Amino acid sequence: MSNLVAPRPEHQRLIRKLESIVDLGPEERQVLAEIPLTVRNVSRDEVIVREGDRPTQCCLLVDGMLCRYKVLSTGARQIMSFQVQGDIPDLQSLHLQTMDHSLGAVAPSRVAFMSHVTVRSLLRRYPTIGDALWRDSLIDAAIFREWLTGIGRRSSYQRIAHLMCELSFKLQSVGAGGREGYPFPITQTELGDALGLSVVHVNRVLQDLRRDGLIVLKERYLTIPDLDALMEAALFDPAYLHLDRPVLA
Amino acid sequence: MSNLVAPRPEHQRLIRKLESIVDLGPEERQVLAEIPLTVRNVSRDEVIVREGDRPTQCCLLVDGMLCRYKVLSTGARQIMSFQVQGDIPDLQSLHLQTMDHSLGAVAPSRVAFMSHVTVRSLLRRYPTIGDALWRDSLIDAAIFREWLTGIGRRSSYQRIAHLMCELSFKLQSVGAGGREGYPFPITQTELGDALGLSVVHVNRVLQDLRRDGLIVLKERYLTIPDLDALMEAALFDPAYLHLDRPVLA
DNA sequence: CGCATCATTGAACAAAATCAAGCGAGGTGG
DNA sequence: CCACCTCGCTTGATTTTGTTCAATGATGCG
Repeated sequence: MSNLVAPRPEHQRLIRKLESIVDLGPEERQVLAEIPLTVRNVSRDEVIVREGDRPTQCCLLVDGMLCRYKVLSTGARQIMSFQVQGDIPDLQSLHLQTMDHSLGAVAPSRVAFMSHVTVRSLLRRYPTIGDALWRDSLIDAAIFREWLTGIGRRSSYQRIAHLMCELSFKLQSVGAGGREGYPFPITQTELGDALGLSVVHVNRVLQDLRRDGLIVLKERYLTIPDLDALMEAALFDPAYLHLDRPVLA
Repeated sequence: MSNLVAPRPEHQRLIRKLESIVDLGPEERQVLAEIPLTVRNVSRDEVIVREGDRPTQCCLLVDGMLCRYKVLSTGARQIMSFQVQGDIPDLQSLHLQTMDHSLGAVAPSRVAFMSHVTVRSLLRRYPTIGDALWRDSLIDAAIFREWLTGIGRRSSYQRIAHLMCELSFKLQSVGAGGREGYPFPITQTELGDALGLSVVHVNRVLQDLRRDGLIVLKERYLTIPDLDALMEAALFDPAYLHLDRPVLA
């Protein structure tokens, strides 16, 4: 049996994340605490994985913020997710050889890589961890569905408010605060690329949100004076994040 | 050993689908051919699973067409996918207790239900089948990402053309033809709800597509005179469907 | 200091929604 | 059997939403 040293921060992030999804036993926690991780710092706008790549490892976000995006042949960019600490944005590369989108840093970040080989052997030996990861990728898909709904059918005002609520809940679920506000490195251009809006329009809607007292956004920090009010404005219902625990099979 | 009778059509659909994703061994094929299925016919517009439900079984589409959708509190509907034969649209219910969207029939359809218990025991005993299903749910997510990109950044003309290309490829991948055209039960209202457009606008864009000779759409049947031309108009690249085979782990 | 990035503003324009109405096919009840 | 009703499709007119173009601050950094 290995020494029960306190897991390093990057392992802590991983464990915390998986515990937000399923219940882990002590042995599983221990194994996760010892998984080989290669840690790296990335600067803002750095691309971590590129569309077309065939990764042999998965990327765990330890700190900072990442986003996934596609660039169309027209030059237009669509951001399809923002990732927070604990997220494994390219988990799908475990089963899908070729990246159909890119992964980049929206803020200076710290990421940790786990090789596919390691992860695969892990989830063969510990089915609970396998279930957690599968479940996580399904929640990922649920978030895409919600974004789809937002871009398709919500007003730009609701869309922006909705995104802010979502990030608040995601941060809360991994115990990183976020109820009263959180660091918000996303530029207005990026908001537009995520929500299918032009920068100009994003700017104007942000001003509306400020005017209505729903948000305070300055110096890369978002303050939410009243989350319930913001949720109401956004028609935000966190059900799609599936924060409830799964039933045991 | 059980008799090697030819699998019934509904089992055939399932096997064909999984074989479009991974390579199956004879034993796996045999097990799949014997999985207990409860077959049911559903009529158009019938709801099969409702948002908020907690299913205990998964739904395999044998024939027809289904769609997944959400209805917002404003009454607006967003369709987030169309399913073709072989698809298992609520596979995610295996790991996510509560449905975050509904599943309904866009055409009179034939569906087969497999209990979660059965599926879970199957994928414990046959990891390849488990991998196939996980991979399928990841491709599902990849399609959401592509839709997201479409609604966010593609013109309405491209969006409609793109959807038509996607269905063509999905049908081809399970050996159901579709290159020159296919049954197209989707109404213009539904197209609008899927692509974030109004019916009126869908109607006008369809006329543009017809005028440009890219499609012939009448009597619920879509004819594609030149798929390559349509793909070009849609800026369609099938990479996101991940039709290539996975590397063996 | 000079350059780059981000935020902001105004004005003109375009895309698509909304409103309103009519048409035709299929299904149904009297 | 046919009048009637509904649903899906189509068209025109109008309005809204959001884009594009253009320019100006503000901030930060080498």
